[in-house]
Amino acid sequence: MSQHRDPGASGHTGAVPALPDLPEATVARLPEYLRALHNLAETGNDTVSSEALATAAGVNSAKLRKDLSHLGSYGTRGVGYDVALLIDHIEYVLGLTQRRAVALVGVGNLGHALAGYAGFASRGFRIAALFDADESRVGEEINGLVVRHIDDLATIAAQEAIAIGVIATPAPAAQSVADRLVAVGVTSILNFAPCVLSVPVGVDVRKVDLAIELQILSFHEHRKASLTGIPASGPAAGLTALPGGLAATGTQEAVGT
Amino acid sequence: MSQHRDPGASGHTGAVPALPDLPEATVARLPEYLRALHNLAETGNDTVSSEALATAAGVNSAKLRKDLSHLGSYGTRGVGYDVALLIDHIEYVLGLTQRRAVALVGVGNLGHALAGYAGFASRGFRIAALFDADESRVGEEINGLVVRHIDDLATIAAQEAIAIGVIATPAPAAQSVADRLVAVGVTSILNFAPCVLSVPVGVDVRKVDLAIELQILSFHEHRKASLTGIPASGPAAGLTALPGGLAATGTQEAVGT
DNA sequence: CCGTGTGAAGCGTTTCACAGCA
DNA sequence: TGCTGTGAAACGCTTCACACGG
Repeated sequence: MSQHRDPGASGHTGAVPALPDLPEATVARLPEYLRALHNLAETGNDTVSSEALATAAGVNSAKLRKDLSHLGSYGTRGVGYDVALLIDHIEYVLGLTQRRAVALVGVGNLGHALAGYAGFASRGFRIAALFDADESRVGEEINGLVVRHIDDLATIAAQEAIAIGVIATPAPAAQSVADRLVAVGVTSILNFAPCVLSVPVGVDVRKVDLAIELQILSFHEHRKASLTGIPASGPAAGLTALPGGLAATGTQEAVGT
Repeated sequence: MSQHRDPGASGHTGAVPALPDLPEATVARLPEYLRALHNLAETGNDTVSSEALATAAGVNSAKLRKDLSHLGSYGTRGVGYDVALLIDHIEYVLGLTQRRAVALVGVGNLGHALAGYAGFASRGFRIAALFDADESRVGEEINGLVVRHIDDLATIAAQEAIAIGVIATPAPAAQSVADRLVAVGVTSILNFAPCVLSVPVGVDVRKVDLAIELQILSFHEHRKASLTGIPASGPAAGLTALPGGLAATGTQEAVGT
């Protein structure tokens, strides 16, 4: 029996849904499960075992079951999970039943690409406004949206009910942009600028730094190289000839905290 | 080359620059320390305390000291760390003393932006080749590099000594691209496609999924909303106005594993 | 009988508190 | 005296192993 929450999203007040406060590690994996579930649904599966879903999401099945159990999950022993039901439930928990409005600040090289990224729209978000501080960029139309000047942020934010701000400016401008976003009520920020942001408590910041990702890979390259320098007893040293067929999934680290 | 005692690491063969095998969490933070140190160096500091560096990198000082101690670090009690020395040391550990060649596959929306991203070049990497499967894109010049067909991967990889592959293709193409990269000897992959890659052991994959980052933020938005009781609120509701000037750093989660 | 759900053990990371050294 | 370096405690996450229910 598992009537726990109603994914109705009718958003009535009263007894506010006790959103379980999930372990951060679990939260970071739910979106991956969701993506895998959508794939399964598209290929006509209506139930899935923890084993199969775990494989599709790149984790082991014990971890997946523990994660889902935190949501008071809907599985059937001996059978598996109902795909459609689980999708609804995870989307509810992640707050994806409402399509949140995203403001993107900085339409330079990277920002331009983000503005055109279809994955945002297809996975629960709506890019509602684009901003830049550079007058020469203001007015430009990208993907059906006109770039506004950052000074118009307050006005637009109120109109569009911006829930999330994305910062894609150069590092020196990022803190100031963050301050402005916070000032207009934004409490979630995704930061692509290579710098640390200072924000009030209650505001969540996630950072994506592309160069850092490469540097982490570089470390492992460096280490692998220094190990193959020691011949003798290395297990599968140099990883030369691997089994031709489907190889096991190696080190696959995913972003998240 | 820096002479350093490696703590903990069992020195198999004595003379090899035995890289201490650092905790993954530490590895993921080193690049952030490095960035902060470069900023400090530029502003004329030649030493820095763990407290100051920690603040600049967005962590607490105990964590920073523990991280640096894993490298058998060079600090002076009562004084702090020598900025230039620490930069050299971290760059060495991360394997940034050689400028690694990166191959970027997929020059669509996102790939195009990555190809033009200055941060790669300025932080230790060289984009050495661009690839795409779409004939109509082959030949295009981006940032001084000509887009090659993916079938030329083997040839170019040998010429350029590609160390890292970046996948910026649509999801359905990603696994096949990963297989090709592995086939030509690439053992580090940064994957921007929203899918799980299967690779042989010994190959490192890091994944960056922009929609997932937003979905994680969405969860926290959802939860904050459910906690503040109800609805609403426009700007800055429930946000404690913080002490005038600099606000405390709130939840700042950084990408990494 | 099979696969979920879960207590409990195991492990890695963070935090604390202070010894040790310039 | 001030700040680094580090054992040890605390914490959270992962993995194991199996009871339980369809």
